[in-house]
Amino acid sequence: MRNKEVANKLYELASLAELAGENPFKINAYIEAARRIENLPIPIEELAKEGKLTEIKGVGSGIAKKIKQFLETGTIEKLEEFKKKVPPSLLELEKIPGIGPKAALSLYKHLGIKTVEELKEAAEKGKIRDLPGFGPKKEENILKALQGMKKKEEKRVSIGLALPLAEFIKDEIKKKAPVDKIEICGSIRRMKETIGDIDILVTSRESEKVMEVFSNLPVVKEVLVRGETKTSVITEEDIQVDVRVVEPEFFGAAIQYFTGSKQHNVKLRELAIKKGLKINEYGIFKGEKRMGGEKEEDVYSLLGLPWIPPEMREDRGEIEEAIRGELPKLIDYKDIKGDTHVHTEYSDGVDSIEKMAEEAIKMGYEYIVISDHAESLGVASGMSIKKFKKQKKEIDKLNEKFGDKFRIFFSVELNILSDGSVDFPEEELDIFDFCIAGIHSGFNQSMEKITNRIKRAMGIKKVKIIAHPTGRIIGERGEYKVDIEEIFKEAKNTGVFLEINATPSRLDLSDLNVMHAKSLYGLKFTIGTDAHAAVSLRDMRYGIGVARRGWLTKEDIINTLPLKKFEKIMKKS
DNA sequence: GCCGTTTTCGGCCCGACTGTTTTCAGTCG
Ligand SMILES: Nc1nc2c(ncn2[C@H]2C[C@H](O)[C@@H](COP(=O)(O)OP(=O)(O)OP(=O)(O)O)O2)c(=O)[nH]1
Ligand SMILES: [Mg+2]
Ligand SMILES: [Mg+2]
Ligand SMILES: [Zn+2]
Repeated sequence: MRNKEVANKLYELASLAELAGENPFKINAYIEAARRIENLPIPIEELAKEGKLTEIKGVGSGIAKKIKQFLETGTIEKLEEFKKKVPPSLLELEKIPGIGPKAALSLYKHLGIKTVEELKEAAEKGKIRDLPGFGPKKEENILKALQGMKKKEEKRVSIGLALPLAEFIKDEIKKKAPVDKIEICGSIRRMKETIGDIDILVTSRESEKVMEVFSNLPVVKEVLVRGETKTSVITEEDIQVDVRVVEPEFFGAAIQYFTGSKQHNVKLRELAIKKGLKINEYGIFKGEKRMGGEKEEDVYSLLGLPWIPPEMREDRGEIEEAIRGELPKLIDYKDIKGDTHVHTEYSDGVDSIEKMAEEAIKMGYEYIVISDHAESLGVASGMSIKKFKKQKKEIDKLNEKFGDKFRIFFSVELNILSDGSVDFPEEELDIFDFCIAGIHSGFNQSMEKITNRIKRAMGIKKVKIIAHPTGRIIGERGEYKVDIEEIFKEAKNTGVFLEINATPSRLDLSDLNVMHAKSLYGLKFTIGTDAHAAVSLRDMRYGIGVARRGWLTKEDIINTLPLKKFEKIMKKS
């Protein structure tokens, strides 16, 4: 599947076109096409072969030709032309805050600056300030940025890091400033797996005081911009935080705006125009008249749409579905009845079985699946059958104690070994209620090998769940080479469930994975936290976020089932 | 460069902040 590759090429084309001063709408068309291709569930090569490229939204004859060119020759003529016109290294300059395509080009045209090093030298010599459109302030800002190595590099962080920090900052502001309402917005509210920055909306009649408090929070390392309604800072953790303050009556329109995504907002605003309306962060207007905007729902209802859940707001077709009145009823954060992937101190977890169970009960669960590592995973204190038997005794005892109020399922996280076998022979697996299997070694094998390993494991009777099917660790390593399409097919054939691993550094399967697996194969999934400590059971929300972003309903997730039904399905042979 | 269920041409979201400017362009959200 070369979709990502093609999309990146189009993004590159867009950046260079922008630098070269192309028509902004054309640039937007490149970006829009790239975005659509990224979201595509099927390989673009196949569409190209069948001459169906223009069936992709945002791809017309011009871009289709470029895609074909790229697939056949590895590059695009137009892109090479741009590269001759403007040095691609200028894109590096755009990573400095405050420098965009216009400034980068001007630096090149007037001073011949092509690289960050050359820029630094020129700034130090005071050459920048005399350029048209530049001045002493801009020169100083460039120098400051370069000295602090401050770059707007795509340094996205895991939502597992960003969400708790956002909650902390929100509480701090709430405690110290005259706040009416305060909400976390942006990609965090949409539960995206990685977060570019933290966005917080505040309603207050005293924006000056709110900004003063926010700018002076102890976590704030530096204030980037400070205005009456918008302030941006960098925290000690080097994460940007944007705070937007509006008066209380604008809350609805403002939270709609600040939640995004950008593409969703643009689509919505275009729809408004077609209906003779205008949307901004202050409301939805007909001429001068404000028709609504106190509540978020207003913005949608005045367009004749139902409220769209934030996790769906990615312009992946949700507005069209809303127009048709066919939005799915997403799984709710309260629908989960149990956690299907949990470790204890028996292997590499830190808490006891009982402690994990008690925490699960606190969360309102009816059951939990204990799935410690099997012996081949030495680094994670993988266990022998003998040790599992001992663990079973403890679980039996606890189950007796809990009675019918709560159930601990006895499972194991088997390792899918290099040849596709697992730690124990099949007959030994009968002690478990059911088994989970996952790849923890041999990541570098060929796609065919890895795919076959997983398929073989799926053929084992007791195996009911494949853990973290793609093996990616966000920000660390990509997916191992696996034909995920094949795995989806096999899951459909065998009835084995694929996991949404809710550990924030995994989130595997991903939102797009499950969206495609459901729409193409009708698959259902389990959500498991892979918790190694009681507190990590709370990671469930990230897994549910993935499911919601993948448009899944309660019925698509097995562990929304009450205990008896869950048991019946998982123990079915 | 793409799009259209009244358009195949004329639109393509809209506003805040900064630094430059003397009325606004560029950058960013
Ligand atoms: N209408 C409109 N809204 C925008 C635009 N850019 C950003 N927004 C809104 C929607 C975004 O979700 C919100 C916050 O902007 P961010 O740049 O922080 O983006 P977001 O949080 O979605 O993603 P991120 O993870 O931070 O990269 O502001 C824009 O160009 N037009
Ligand atoms: Mg953001
Ligand atoms: Mg932001
Ligand atoms: Zn695990």
